Amino acid sequence: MVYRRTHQVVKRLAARRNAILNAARDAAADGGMAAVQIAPVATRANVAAGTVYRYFPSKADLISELIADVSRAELSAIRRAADAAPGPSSALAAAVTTVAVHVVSNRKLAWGILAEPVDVDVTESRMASRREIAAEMELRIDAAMRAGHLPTQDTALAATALIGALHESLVGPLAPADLDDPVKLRDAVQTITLFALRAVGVLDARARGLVVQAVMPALPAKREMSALAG
Amino acid sequence: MVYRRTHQVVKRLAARRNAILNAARDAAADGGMAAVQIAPVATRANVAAGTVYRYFPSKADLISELIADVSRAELSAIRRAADAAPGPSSALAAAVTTVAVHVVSNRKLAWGILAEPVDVDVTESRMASRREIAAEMELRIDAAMRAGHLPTQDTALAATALIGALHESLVGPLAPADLDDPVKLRDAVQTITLFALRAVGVLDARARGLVVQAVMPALPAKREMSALAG
DNA sequence: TCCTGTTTTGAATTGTTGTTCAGTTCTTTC
DNA sequence: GAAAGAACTGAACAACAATTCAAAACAGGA
Repeated sequence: MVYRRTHQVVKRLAARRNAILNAARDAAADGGMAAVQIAPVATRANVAAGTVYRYFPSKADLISELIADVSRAELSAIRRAADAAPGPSSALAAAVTTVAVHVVSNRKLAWGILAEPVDVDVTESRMASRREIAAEMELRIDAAMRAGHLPTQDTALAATALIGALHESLVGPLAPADLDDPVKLRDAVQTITLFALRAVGVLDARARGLVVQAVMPALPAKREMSALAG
Repeated sequence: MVYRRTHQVVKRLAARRNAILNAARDAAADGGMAAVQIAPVATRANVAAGTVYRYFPSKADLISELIADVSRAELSAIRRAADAAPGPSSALAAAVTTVAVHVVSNRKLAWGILAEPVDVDVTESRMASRREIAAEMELRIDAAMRAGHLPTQDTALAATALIGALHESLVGPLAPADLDDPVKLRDAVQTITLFALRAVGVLDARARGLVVQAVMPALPAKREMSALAG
């Protein structure tokens, strides 16, 4: 064997794989999942179509990894926000707000990851993604419930319903169209967080306070909003 | 012109059109939207593939009409249930319960109509469908709000979020798998109705009462459940 | 430099379904 | 029963994008 993968090559391969995934993500953020086609993604990543297949067995695998990637980031953001909160109710509020801010900040990508029709089967990976996020939410609901801040309830169903409410109202086809305006975005995030907290049984008065605490740190200052939206 | 459409023929044409639509609906209820392909649908309707195109310009139109049809039925069921309720809060509870019962009773079809990926563009008709149902929900929320039973809120966002919560928790990929069991189904409907009412700001104690009132008449007796599920 | 094995290329292939259309069958009227 | 028009048939077509693969370019070691 006169050829061995040197460290340099390994790094280049990893970088290329990453470039392809990023190209896929950019394509999805730009034009939705419909725009994630092998040829265009390859072009974006500066490789030929065939090369994509040396890194991903099929388009389904590519998109599945894309979904997993985005979900991973989402999940860690939720955990970070919730863990930083002073108590279980605050943590729940922070988790909800985090999801809300994330999805409104990149609606096209979120819609693509969550629900947009794709020509290959990505049910598995979408389910896994949803399941992870739902599990985290459930954990937070459960914690608040055990702390006596919420009435006894089916936490699994509640978590799923919460996520559905967030997605449908913020990235679904009926979502308000004016969420690019930071003020409207802030209002929407507040409204939906309040809605979510009430839904699991936080009393309205208390919920309003939690919303203020959760939304303030979650939303960056105005000047940063546009960067975040891009 | 030695040929004119006689009444009999008009009726036969209408019947055939209907047969095709029904075949499409059956296919969707059986195997989801993926199963709604021209050739299989034609077979189910006892016509040739080409014939479908004498009734529907394209597959997109066929599916759009299917969606519109199902939504129409859904909407009128919601109105009927809500109008029969004694007051605005009860009406809202009835509306929520109606949606819940309908979607769990035929999950595959509901999923197909609402969110399952389709290879043709049916965004418009799905949006229209969602919009109509959301508008009706909004109306009911608004009525309860004006009656002083709910806190002031963004009714449009609340309506959308409610629908999202219902769909995701009952027909989404994370929906509980055991909803064929009538008892579990009843529990799920109760839970989600309670969740929804709390979300818009009905106090927990009052909400529980409304749930009982709404769920009792909405769910048929046990012996009828299986028929309803088919 | 040359040999060996790896990676890349991109044009050709493949597979899948919606859609078309020339020929056939059916309906109505005289 | 024959003519005229409408409706139906189903095999052929078209379009589109994922996937393949033979040839070319490249990287490592002697």
